[in-house]
Amino acid sequence: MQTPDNDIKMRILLAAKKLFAEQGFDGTSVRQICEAAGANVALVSYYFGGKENMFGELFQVFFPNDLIASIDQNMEPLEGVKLAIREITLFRHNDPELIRIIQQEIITNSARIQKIREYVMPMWFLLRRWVEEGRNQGLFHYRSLDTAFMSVVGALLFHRQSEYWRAITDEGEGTAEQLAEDLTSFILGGLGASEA
Amino acid sequence: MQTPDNDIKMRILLAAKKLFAEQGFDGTSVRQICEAAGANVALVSYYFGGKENMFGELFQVFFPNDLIASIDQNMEPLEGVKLAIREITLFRHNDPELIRIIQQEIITNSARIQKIREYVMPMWFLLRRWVEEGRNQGLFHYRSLDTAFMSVVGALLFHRQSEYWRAITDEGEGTAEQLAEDLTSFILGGLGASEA
DNA sequence: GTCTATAGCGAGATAGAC
DNA sequence: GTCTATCTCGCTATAGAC
Repeated sequence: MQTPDNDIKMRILLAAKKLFAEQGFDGTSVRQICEAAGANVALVSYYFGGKENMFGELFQVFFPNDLIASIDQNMEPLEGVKLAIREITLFRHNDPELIRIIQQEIITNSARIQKIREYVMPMWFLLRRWVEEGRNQGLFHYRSLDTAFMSVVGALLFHRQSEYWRAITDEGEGTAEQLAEDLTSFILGGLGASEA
Repeated sequence: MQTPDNDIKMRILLAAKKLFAEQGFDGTSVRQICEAAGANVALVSYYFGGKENMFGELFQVFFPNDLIASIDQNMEPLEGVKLAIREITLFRHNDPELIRIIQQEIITNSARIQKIREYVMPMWFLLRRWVEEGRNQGLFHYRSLDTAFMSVVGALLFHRQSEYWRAITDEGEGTAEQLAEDLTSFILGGLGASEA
């Protein structure tokens, strides 16, 4: 593996990530990706065996699989929730594109959903268990676990990454640390966390 | 206008709404829509003048434009936020498809984004102003308006409408009223609402 | 490894018959 | 209004030259 700029395979993956995030999988053609990457169309077949497989490779390469695998499953609920908020926020700050792709695939019932499940679901399971155990321990106060969990995920994933929100937001993104802090405050409030 | 079942134009729109929600605009072909609607492909051109225009018509017909226009702009912030949560939740409960379409178009920078803006943005402006004024009045407590607002929107829009979440939710949807109540509780908590 | 050329298909749109 | 037939285009994928 060479440096990203010299490695054509990596250049294709980076272009694909960018364009899938902006236009969706179906809205992006292999030709368009290769043009952006300065690569020949035939290389997608050569390196990945087609558009679908290239999509899967994005998660193999860019999703923080090691990080998730290394998380201590027995962490205290409050610490766990805070960790998840922080890690997801930092990850999005460094690589907003992958999160946008994940959102798109979740919202549609795409043919790629199985790939998304494979990589992303472990994180959701962890987060959900922390949200649940936090209530069991009397730390959080909410009625429906499903609704609480989905609201947390919504608040975490949905951000002003698209042009759409430009007309209605005015602060700029701020630092990732600040964002994580603000989100932690919102989500813990939403979960009815006992005052710290 | 006849009853939906007999009105071919309406049958096409209903099929389009369903399929766009499940597969995205680019992932759905006009042929597929017409097959689902039991209509001839040529009718999309005849009635709407093409696929893009048909998309716009969806919002003309199904988006609650009158409801939004009728909202009292000078409502108190707390009441306004509660109203928005309730109306959006009830709307999604009755017609989850349109919300899914809106999410998809927002997340990608699609060519349809201008249409989405035109119909949906007025609601966001109202909601954002209520969130802002609530803080001005000392009712809400958060640091960043942008982050608070986006978190509210995320919690409102992002729900288990897709297959993806089946493996990790177990309560079933419940009534719309219950859902609205739970969401209100989460969001007001997130906004740091003074205890009622 | 990288290219050109092309196969093969399915897309959106519409002319024109009924 | 609704249909069939067809146009034209762009898509993914790949065979085969280099």
